[in-house]
Order: sequence, then C-alpha cells, then structure tokens
Amino acid sequence: MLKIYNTLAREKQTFTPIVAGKVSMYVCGMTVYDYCHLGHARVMVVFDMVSRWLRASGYAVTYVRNITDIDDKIIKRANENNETIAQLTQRFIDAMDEDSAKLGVLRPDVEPKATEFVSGMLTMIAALIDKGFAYPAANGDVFYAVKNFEGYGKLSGKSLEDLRAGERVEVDTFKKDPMDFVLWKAAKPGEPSWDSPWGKGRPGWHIECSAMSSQLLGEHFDIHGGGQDLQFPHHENEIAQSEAAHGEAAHGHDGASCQMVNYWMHNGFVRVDDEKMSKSLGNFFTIRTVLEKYDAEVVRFFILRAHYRSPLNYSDQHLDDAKLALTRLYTALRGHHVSDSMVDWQHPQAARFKDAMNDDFNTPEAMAVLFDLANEVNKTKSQEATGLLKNLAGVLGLLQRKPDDFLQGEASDALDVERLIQARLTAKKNKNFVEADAIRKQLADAGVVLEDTPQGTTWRRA
RNA sequence: GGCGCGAUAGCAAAGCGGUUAUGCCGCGGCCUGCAAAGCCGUUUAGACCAGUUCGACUCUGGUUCGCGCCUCCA
Repeated sequence: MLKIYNTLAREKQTFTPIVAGKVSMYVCGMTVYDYCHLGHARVMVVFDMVSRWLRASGYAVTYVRNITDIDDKIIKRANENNETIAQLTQRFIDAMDEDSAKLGVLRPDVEPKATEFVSGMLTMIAALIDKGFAYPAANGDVFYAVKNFEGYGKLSGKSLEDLRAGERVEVDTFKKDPMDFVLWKAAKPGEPSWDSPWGKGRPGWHIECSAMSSQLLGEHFDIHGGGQDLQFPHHENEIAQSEAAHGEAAHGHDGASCQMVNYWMHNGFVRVDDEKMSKSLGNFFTIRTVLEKYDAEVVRFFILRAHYRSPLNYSDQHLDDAKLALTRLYTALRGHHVSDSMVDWQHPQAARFKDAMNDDFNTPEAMAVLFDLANEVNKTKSQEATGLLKNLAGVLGLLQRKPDDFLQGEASDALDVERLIQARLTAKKNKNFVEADAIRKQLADAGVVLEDTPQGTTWRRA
C-alpha cells in the first residue's frame, strides 16, 4: 500500500485515489525565460519517478506539468534580447525538452501553456469577484481578498497575523490588505495583453495553475507537486483561488467542502555549499552545463539516490561518486542478455524494492536493493537476479542502456582501443609483460581501463 | 521576529526500540604474470544533555548548530 507524505497534513498518509485505479497529478513546471538548472532537473526527475511508480503500481495516471509562458521576467528578457516573447519562450521550451529527454524524463501527458488558458482564468476571476473573494482595484488590477478565505494558510502553516507581522514588502496602496495578491495585472504600455472585463491586462502567476489544473484534471484531483519553495505563497494561493471559486458559499468559508487537492507533494532543494541553488543567489548550474561534464544518467542517478524531500548538495565530488556507483551496477550487467520481462513482485528483493517505493517513494532504499542484486549477479550469474536488477532499475528510469554504451561511451576511438588490446594480448601470449604493461599504461593515460576476464579483455572509460 | 525542516561513520545516504543498510574511499585476503573488475573480510557512526525502557541512533523534553519559507523562485 502506497504512503505519501502529504504537506497538507504534515505526515505520511495512505494513498487513496479519488477514482479507483486512476491518478490525476499536477506539477508546477517551468517559467521559460532561461535554461533549466539542476533545481528544475530535480523536480522533473522526481515527479517523473513518481508517475513511473504509480504506473508500475497499476494506476492509469494523468500527469499534467504546466509551462508558464507569460510573466514579468519573460517580458523583460524578451525586451533585452530584442526578440518576441513567442520566440523566447519557444526557444527555452525546446531547450527544456532536450534537457529533460536526456535525463530520462518521460513527457507528461499534458503540458499546458498559460497563454492558451487565459479565457479559463478570466472565468475563474469573474467567479471569485462574484462570490466576494476578489475585487477590482482603481488601477485596473484585480486582487484576491485573502481575509475572506478562512482556510488561508492551511498548507504552509501560516496565519494571516504572522504573515502581516513579517510583511517586508512595501504596501501596495491599491490593495485592501497587504497580503492580498494579484489575479489580473493591468497592462502597461507596450506589454502583451488580453481583453478582460477589467480592461486590458494579463493573468497573475497563481491563477494560471488554478485554471489549468481545474480545466484539465477537474476541481478535485489527487496529487499536486512542486518545489518546496512553491508551498508559500504559490500553492497556498492556488488553494485559496480554486476552493473559493469552486465552492458555493461566499464569505468566510475555508474550502473544506470543495477540496482542491488530496495530496500535496514538495521536493527538497538542490543546494550548493549548503545554500539553496537559485537564480537570485546566482549559484545555479544549468542542466546543460552539468551534462557537458557528466553523463545524464549519472545526474538522474545522483538525484534519485537521495530521498526526494531531503536537501541535495551538488558538487563535482558527489557527481563523481554517483558515477562510480552507477558504474558498479552497469558492470554487473555487462555480458548478460536480459529480456524485458515482467517483474516478479513475489521475489524477496522485488518485494523489498516495492515496500521501499511504497514508503513515500524511498528511492535510496530501493537503490540499496539494486546494489544487493548486483552483488548477487556478480556472485551467482543468476539470470533471475540479472533480470530483476535491470527491470527494477527500469522502474526508476535507470540501467536501460547497453552496459558498454555506458561504460565505454560514444566511442569514436573504439577501434584503436581494440587494436591495442589485441597487441597486448599477443604480447601477453609471448610472456612479454613489459610490452603488455606499456600498452595498458598507454590506454590508461588515455582514460581507458582494461579488465582481463576468462572470456577475454574488456575495457571501460575511467 | 513568526512558521517549518534537519543533525548518522572520511564522503554520500536509508531503515530500524534489541540482529550486516547501501555506494565511494581506506585496510587485509582470494583471484590475476602484474593490474583492473569481482568475491570474502574489516576499520570509521548516530551533535549535546536529561528522561522513558530490561534495552535508544531509533520514543519524549531541553540545549546547540545548520537550512528553508515569510518577496520572484523548482
């Protein structure tokens, strides 16, 4: 039985889908004005793993991950670059697709763009005004009246009083309450805009996700995910919007009668030197930068080797370590022909893997099972263990390449290596070990490690 | 200031009230012409102080330290 840590309840809860056998899941995706960094990689990989496990568990999953393609930063960046917003966003959507594909991330079922759902946002804002949860201000903006939603703060565990006490932002004079947030922004000259009952403008960030999730998954769905930093205010505001808009009562209700989401999942941050990796701190590494140096599967392995809620410290040393660990797994599979068969979940190791994954997606424990299986494969050459190793790893999106493709890489110089290996074998036959060792040294200097086995000599890159 | 999360061996990272986590590194051995890979064994743990318990890394309370959110952020 699957248990999920639900941020809303702050505890692990048994997962029960709204509709038996089906799971609806929405994850906040990227704002596309720049290349994705490792923090984005973690969200993509983590929720890819979640959707894979749900499917492996037999659920029919509808996975929606949105794309924010209209926002202040996008407008600003497009102006700086002298390109249109459409050009800019398409460029970075393409880059994101490239990066995520390399990381073994399967495409979500739906990837809605905010700009294609504006009419739904307008409908929702109108409903919120109608029900007394929002008000148009004199400057053309529309704000959400936070104090009218009694459940405000239930996800992030904050109270309005505490929030107001910690208020650091200059009070916007058009707001009735400093905590009110914008649903609709009046357009400034030269900005892209949509017509609305409140004048030309564009949607606020939070309303995008409320509108897209309800339109694609319904007013009540199973899982909503995202990075920990979205807990407040973004997800809190989504709840306030959706539950207020979809409930019938007006003033003072807490959303209990029209719950938006049953399980809220938040992944931990990627850090650098124990600090959050972020654009504002300037300490971020883009996915493509990292992939210049490290194999994408190593990066995926690195992400899944930690529990999704834990902080994950990025460093070259940790990536190097992940590479060695993954090398051990691929080395175990080398020389074996594994057919893609169904996993026998009765097998003790498979059962252990399943228990780990069902315990709030405990991938580190699941990985430990893979290493135990690798040990068994190395010891017994058991076909069963080998198949299990590959197929269980496949559930995590790992270990699906031919071992030599991983171990030897894109080998443009493979022929030279083979030639030198043959020369060394000849030398060995003639007991000319000085010559044999010289060849091995030559290859080692080129980053090629030789391994003599009873079946012959194999090689891999260091 | 308010709210929340965490502290495990050299590094990374899990489970568990009593029995080997796991990976990398180190050390010893087997294997090997020598290596590498692999196998076997092995050294390093549970921030600190109390309490509960026959027994605590695991539960409770406190202390210290670190991190995050409270502003755009994955």
